[in-house]
Amino acid sequence: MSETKDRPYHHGDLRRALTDTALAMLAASRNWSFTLREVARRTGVSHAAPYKHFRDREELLRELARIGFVRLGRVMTAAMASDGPSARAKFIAGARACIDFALDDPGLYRLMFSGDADKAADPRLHDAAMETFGIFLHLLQKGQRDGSFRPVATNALAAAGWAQVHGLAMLAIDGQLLEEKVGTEPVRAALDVLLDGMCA
Amino acid sequence: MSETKDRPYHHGDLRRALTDTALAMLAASRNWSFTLREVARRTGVSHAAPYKHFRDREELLRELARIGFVRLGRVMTAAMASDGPSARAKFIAGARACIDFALDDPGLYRLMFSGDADKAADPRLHDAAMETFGIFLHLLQKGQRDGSFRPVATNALAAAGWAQVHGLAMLAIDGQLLEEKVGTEPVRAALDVLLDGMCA
DNA sequence: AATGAAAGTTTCCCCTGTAAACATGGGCGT
DNA sequence: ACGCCCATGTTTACAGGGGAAACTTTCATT
Repeated sequence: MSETKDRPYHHGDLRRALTDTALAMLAASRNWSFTLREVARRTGVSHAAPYKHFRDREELLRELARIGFVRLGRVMTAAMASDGPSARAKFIAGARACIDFALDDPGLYRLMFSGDADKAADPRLHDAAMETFGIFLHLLQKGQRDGSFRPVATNALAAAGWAQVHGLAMLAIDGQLLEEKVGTEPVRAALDVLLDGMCA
Repeated sequence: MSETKDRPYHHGDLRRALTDTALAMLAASRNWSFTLREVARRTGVSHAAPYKHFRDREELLRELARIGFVRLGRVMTAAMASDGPSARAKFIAGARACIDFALDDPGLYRLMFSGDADKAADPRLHDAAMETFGIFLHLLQKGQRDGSFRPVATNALAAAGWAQVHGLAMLAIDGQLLEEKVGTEPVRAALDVLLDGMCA
């Protein structure tokens, strides 16, 4: 963002600077059509410089998505840790954090789940996504052990929970939860419905 | 797809031909990067011809998404109608139909919920999406009236149900429901969890 | 038959992704 | 200290896409 003008020929950490710029641009404009050249321009380097750090445009996109998953994992973990001890409360806190994350940076969230960020093409991205997913899984496992959640297959709980949260986030981004008369707290209401099925 | 070679100067229904071609290409290749020019080529017209029928590339994309919602509505309605009388069974049938639709044509499904298909930019698209959503809403309303579903706010049920189905569809497309050890029937299992919370 | 709008085509411009060739300069072996 | 290598930049070049503008062909209408 803020570079000294007398930047030396070698940037120092251009890779990081590029991802920072890209993330900032992604966050700044809803529905941004990503162009590598614009990222390079705003970072203050030539349009070919990024190719020294990313094989192609998609590799940068995948890196952005990976960072997104790491960030999401952090905010979810933080939210779940700081909330009360009840597993149900933790789940709601984590879900809220995820949905808030999506609403706060729709471009990044969309990217994370778009075809452009192909998880099969980059193990690091795949792992980051799985690790974030794992946060939910661990909560559900612990909740099952202490009897908070029903003892059905943990994977069923995880799939249901993750799908619910992700689905709500996508619908929220699309504005489909607000404009139409969907109660005052559609997210909370929907989560309660699911939790009634999950809780013992 | 199959045109007579001596196609007259005026195509007759180029608009339809373009959408057909585009839909076919979308279905044919997972993760296709959409280009108007390629659609025009495969349709056998000049690359500028589409502009006589669509203001720009995005208008065509929105039309494709609209058609997608109409189709989705049809398969869901069909699935729900042909299944048993139980509201719960109907819900599962509809959800399955939606997820199968997504798996059958991931490109189209992704497009329908991507930022490229901006529902705020086209009332017809918006209405089509809302109408498909309404299918679920109606089922839930009826199910509440006959006591199948709990008498919580209908909108809460609808948001929960729609989010769940959509989330599962997205995860399924991403392959996140199959590769990791998520039971044999993750979809059914997840829906059952939700339905346990929805049903009376 | 004349004509004007609708629906195609050609041509043009600018932008993007990406490859190749060239430039710079910091760190290493000697 | 010197020189050289290589990572990391830059410039240049090219193909392909989106979209505007101007031209052309039909068809329907009078």
